[in-house]
Amino acid sequence: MPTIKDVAKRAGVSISTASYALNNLPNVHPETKQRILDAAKELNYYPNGIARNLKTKKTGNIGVFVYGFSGPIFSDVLEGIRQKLQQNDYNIIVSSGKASKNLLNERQVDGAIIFDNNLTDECLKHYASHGYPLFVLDRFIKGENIHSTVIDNEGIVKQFILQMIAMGHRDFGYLSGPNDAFNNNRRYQGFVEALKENHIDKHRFYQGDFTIEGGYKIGLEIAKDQKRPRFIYCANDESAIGLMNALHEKNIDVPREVALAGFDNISLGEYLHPKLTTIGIDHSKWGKDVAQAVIDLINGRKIKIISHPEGKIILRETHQN
Amino acid sequence: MPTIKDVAKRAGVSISTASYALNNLPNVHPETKQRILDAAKELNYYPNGIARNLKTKKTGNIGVFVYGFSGPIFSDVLEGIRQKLQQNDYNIIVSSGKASKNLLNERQVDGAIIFDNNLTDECLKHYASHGYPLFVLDRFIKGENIHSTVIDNEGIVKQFILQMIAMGHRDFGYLSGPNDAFNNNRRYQGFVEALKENHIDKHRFYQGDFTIEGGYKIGLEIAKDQKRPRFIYCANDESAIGLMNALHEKNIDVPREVALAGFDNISLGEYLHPKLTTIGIDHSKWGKDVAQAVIDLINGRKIKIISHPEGKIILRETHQN
DNA sequence: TTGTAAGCGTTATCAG
DNA sequence: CTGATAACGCTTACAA
Repeated sequence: MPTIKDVAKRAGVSISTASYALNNLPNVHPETKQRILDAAKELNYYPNGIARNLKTKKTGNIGVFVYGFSGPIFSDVLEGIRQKLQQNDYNIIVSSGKASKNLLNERQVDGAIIFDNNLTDECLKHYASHGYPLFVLDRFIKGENIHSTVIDNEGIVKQFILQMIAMGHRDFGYLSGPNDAFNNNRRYQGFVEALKENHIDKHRFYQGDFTIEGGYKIGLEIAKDQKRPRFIYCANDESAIGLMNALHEKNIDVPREVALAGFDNISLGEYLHPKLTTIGIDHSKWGKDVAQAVIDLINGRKIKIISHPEGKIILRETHQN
Repeated sequence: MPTIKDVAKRAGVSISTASYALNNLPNVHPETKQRILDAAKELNYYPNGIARNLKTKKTGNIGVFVYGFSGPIFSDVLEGIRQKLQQNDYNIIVSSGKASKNLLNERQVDGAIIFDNNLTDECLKHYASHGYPLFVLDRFIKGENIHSTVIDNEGIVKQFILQMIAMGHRDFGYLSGPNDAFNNNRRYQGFVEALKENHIDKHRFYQGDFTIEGGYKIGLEIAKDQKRPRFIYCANDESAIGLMNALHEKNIDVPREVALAGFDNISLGEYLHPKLTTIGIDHSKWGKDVAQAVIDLINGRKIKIISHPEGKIILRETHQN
C-alpha cells in the first residue's frame, strides 16, 4: 500500500509538502497541490489512520460499551447514537466486557457512552480522570468529565398511575421485573408513590422477570385468583404481553375484567387486541442527544444537561375501566 | 499518561527490556522483570494501542459494516458476532456509510463483515485485494480474500411450500416484501418453484413492504375479496402479523378460512393467537460462524465454507387446514 | 540478559 | 511556498 512518501516522490516534492496538500492546508502552490493530488489518485493513496492517530492523539472513534445487543430498546438507542456519530464523522466502536476496558486503557477511543453495569463506577471515574469524556446511561454517577442520564422511570410511572387513579381505578397490582434491575425498582417506586398519595394502602405484588414467558406464568396464576386486582401495572411491555396472553387463554376479558399497562412502547403493542396502553421513551432521540453531547465534550464545547430522555404516556385500550 | 519510557526509567532499564518484560517474552531476568512490572503497576501504565498497532500492523479490530441497527434479526446476528469476537480478544467496530469505507481505507480494521448494500462489489473487491479478509452476508460475491454467505431463502421456502402442498393446500397467495429486497425475491422464487413442481399454475400476488402496517393494509383488502386464496405465504413475520390482525378484525378465521405463514421466527410469533407458523434462521449461530471465519482468515488459517446459515421450518398453528 | 537504534506513517515545527 | 527533521509510543533486529 502506498504511503505519503510514495505520493511525495511521485509528485516530486517533500513529504511535508505532500502532507500539507493532502490535508488542504493553505500555503501550497495550486500547481504543486494539483500535482500531489493527482499522484495520490494515481497511486490510490489513502492515509494510514493509525499513524495519523498516533501523531494527532485523536482517533475519531467513540466507544459504546454495552453488555450485549439483545433487546429492542437497545437497538433503538444504538441506532440513534450511530446516526448522530456518522453525521459528525465519528466512528462508533461497540464493545463489551474486557475489550471495553482495553479500548479506554489503550486510548483507542476519544470518548465513550456506557450502557454496561459491569463497568464499575470506580473504573469509569479512573478513565474519565484521564480526560476521556464519558456518558453513562444506566445509573447515576457524578464526577469530573463524567456525565449520566437515566430514564425517569419513577416520575413517569407515578404520573401514569395518578392518571389511572383519576380515571377511577383503585385496585392495583404490580407485575415486577427482576429485583436487581435498576429500571424495575424505580418504576415500582413511582407506582408505590402514586398509590400512597391517594391513600391506597394495599396492592398486590407479582414477581416476574421482564419476559413474555414470565408474564404468561404469572398470568395463569392471576387467572385462578378470584381476588385478583382490577388493574395490573407491568414493569415492561413484554411482561404485559405474556400476562395478557394468559388471561385471554383463560377467557378473562382485558380490559373489562382486568385492565393493564406496560412500559417501553414496543412496536407490537399497537397490534395486540386490545391495544396495549404503555409508556414510551424516545430511545432514538436519547441516543442522538447523548452522542451529540459526547462529540461536544470531546471538542471542548459546553453541553446542555440531558437529565432524562423524553417519555410519554400512550393511552390505547388495555387500561380502560 | 505514562509511556513505556516512564516505566523503563522507573525500573532503571532500557525501553526494549521494558517492552520485553511487559509482553511476557522470555530472556528477561525474573528480578528485572518483576521490577518492571512493579513500575508499570505503580505508574498505572497501559500500552498505547495506537502506537502498537502502527508498529505491528494489526489493530485487533474487526469491522462490521451495516446500514443500521434496526430490525430484530440484525441484532441477533450482531450479538453472535460480538460474542465470538469477544471470546477471541477482537474488538468489534460497527459502522455504516462513509465511515465504513474510511475504516478500510485507513487500515483501522484487520478484516470486516459486511451487511450493507451500499458498499458495492467493486469497492469491496478493491479492499479485499489489499489483503483484508472480507465476509459478505447480504449477497453473492466471489473474489480473492472475499467470501460470502447468504440465507438459503429459496431452498427453504420451497421446501416449506412443498410441505404445505403435501398437507393438502393448493390455493396460494404470496404477500411480498419490497421488490428490490434480495431476500424477498429469493423467497418468492422458492415459492413459485414449489408450485410449479406441483403443476399449480396460478397464485395471487400481494405487494407488501415487510412491515406490520403494510401487511395490515393488504389484509383489509384480502378480507373484502371473496375469491381470496386459502393460504397466504408472507415474505416475513411482520407482514404476517399485520395480515393476521386485519383478518381478525374482519372476523375471518385463521387458519380455518385463511391459513398463513411467515419467515424469520420473531419471538412474538409464539405468543400470537393462533401461533405463527414460520421459518427460522439461526442468526446468532450464523454471526458466530462468520466471526470465527474472519478471525481464522486474519490469522492465515483455512476455513470451512459457510454456504448458508442453518434454517428450519417451524410448524405452529397458522398453517393448518 | 540487556541495551542501541531503526522504523511504522503521519503531523508539525522551524528554517530556508 | 517548500523542505529537513523531530516527534508520537511502541516493537524488534542486532549488538554488546
